[in-house]
Amino acid sequence: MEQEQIIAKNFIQQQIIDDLAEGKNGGRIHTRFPPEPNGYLHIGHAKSICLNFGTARKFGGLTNLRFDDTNPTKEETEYVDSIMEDVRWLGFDWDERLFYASDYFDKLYEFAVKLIIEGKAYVDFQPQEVISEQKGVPTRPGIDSPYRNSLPQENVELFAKMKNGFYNEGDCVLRGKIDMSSPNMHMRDPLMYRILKQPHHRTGDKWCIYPMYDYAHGQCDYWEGITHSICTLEFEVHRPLYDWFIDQLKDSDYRPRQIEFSRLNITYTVMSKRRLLQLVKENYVNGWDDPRMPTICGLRRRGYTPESMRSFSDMVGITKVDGITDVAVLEYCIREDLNKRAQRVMGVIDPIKVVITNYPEGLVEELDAVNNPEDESMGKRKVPFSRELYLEREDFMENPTNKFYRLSVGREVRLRYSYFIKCTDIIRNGEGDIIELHCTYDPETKGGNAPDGRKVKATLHWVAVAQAVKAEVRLYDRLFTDPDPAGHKDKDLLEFLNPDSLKVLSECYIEPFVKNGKPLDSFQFERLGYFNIDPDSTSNQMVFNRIVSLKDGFKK
RNA sequence: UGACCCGUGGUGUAAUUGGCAACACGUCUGGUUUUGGUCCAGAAGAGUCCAAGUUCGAGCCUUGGCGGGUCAACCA
Repeated sequence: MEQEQIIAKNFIQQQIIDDLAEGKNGGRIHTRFPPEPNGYLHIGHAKSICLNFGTARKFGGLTNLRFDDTNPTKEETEYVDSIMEDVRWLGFDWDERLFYASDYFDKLYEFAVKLIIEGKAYVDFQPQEVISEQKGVPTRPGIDSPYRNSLPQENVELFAKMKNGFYNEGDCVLRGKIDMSSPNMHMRDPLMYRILKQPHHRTGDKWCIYPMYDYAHGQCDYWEGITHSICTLEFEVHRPLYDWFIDQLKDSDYRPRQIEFSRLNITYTVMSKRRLLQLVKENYVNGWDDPRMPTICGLRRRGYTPESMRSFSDMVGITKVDGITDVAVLEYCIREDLNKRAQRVMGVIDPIKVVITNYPEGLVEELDAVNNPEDESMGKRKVPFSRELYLEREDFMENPTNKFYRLSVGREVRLRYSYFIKCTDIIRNGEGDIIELHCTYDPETKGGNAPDGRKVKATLHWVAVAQAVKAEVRLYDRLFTDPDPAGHKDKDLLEFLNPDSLKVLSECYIEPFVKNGKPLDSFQFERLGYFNIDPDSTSNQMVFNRIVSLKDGFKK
């Protein structure tokens, strides 16, 4: 297939097509996904994963997984493991191309020495506040450090002493010698190395100086042969510095190129590691994998599938526009996926007991039910029916409004896959609350159709009392009540926390079929929504999460 | 009040070299239906931030505004 015939889906792909047309980098396409292992991945990372792996795949290129582990104070192996799990779960593979920025510590050191010798870097012994002060502000140029013009030979020795642990944290740093009057703050003699006497999760105590992001990232890209280094918009102003280091390093026509796109935002949630960490640490949620979290592990536990996350990623697209995507798009993606694949089952989450007074006591019929009307190959199952049932409390209304066409006294409805029933009596307790309904059934309507052709307006789900599995069901709502909780400069996002984001229903009854399920298996509870089995589930206490409700066309 | 980036229906994105602003989500109708789901048919909703300019013709090009974002961590 000719490259020219590939249609760009976004500006990055267009850029790649142009680069290919110009014959850049020998026609290679190589991307990388470079997380810092300092937390769990969220759906914004999923977008980046899909972008990097998906784009490379489209153009016959490769993608590396690289852990950007240049700050030992924040990074842990636990995070490395979870990130690899999440990338694989999403359906992508880096094959043998697993790298760490720490793999390059030696080369980065050598390159720094070279820059020092060339008079392009120097050791600065001023305190942090002074360096910061000298950098100035964006609207005014900075001033030179007194160490700026010290001799390269001295600096080589000083840098070696830094490396050998002669100095303490904060005593000195290595800075690039670029342009103290640049309008771009990142070019005002940026820090390349700082002293951190901290063990590193991979290099242990071999190093006590660590490269800064800006000094490490482009070089790692270069050494890995990355052609397109895709990152988010906030790195845009870093690009001149990225290019500056590459200019000092490159020795051929090959050069990696940084391209920025806008990060993902979704309504009614937050998408920054810092804020997510706060929610976890301060116990507003139950951990990183709380089903309300936009983390990949949270969404996975919630019941989102890799397919749904990938199609979501496709739908939101790639641009440089700062926006906020309606969470309804995400919900659409999981409904669309599960509608095709989810096993149907009946479950009553807010039960009211119903007695079919003219149905024989002790009789249990096994009725046929379709497993998935969207997929005949999924076959059928048997559902037990008997005299005592649970129905959804919401499906009965004592004084029905004219838009309500479910059950009420004197009205006939169909019980899915079984019989037509008619409500005859309401049973109340001492306080007058409705505790039970009495109905009669029409034996002629077995299977759900009346021989005389009469119709009913509603079909309700139900379960048989004796055979039902009692379960806990957790209902989730959006974490915040504001569409853009982090978007108010004057208000803290905690003010918008939704107090009802989790509702636990402990007395729910599900048809026995679900007993065969394993954690994370998902079902459609007919008429209610999609649910999956939570890992908290045990053999005597099943626990379900509501992934998402069904679209509800009922207008009250 | 420095530099850089971004402004297209409610939301997210499209629109070969300038050529009738398209798609998806959402919303609303109607049809089908043993899930008020799915599916099918249809509708409303922007004239592309504003203003000038170039042009037969501008969402695309030019200039100037306006609005939003990013940058002044020994974080990434």
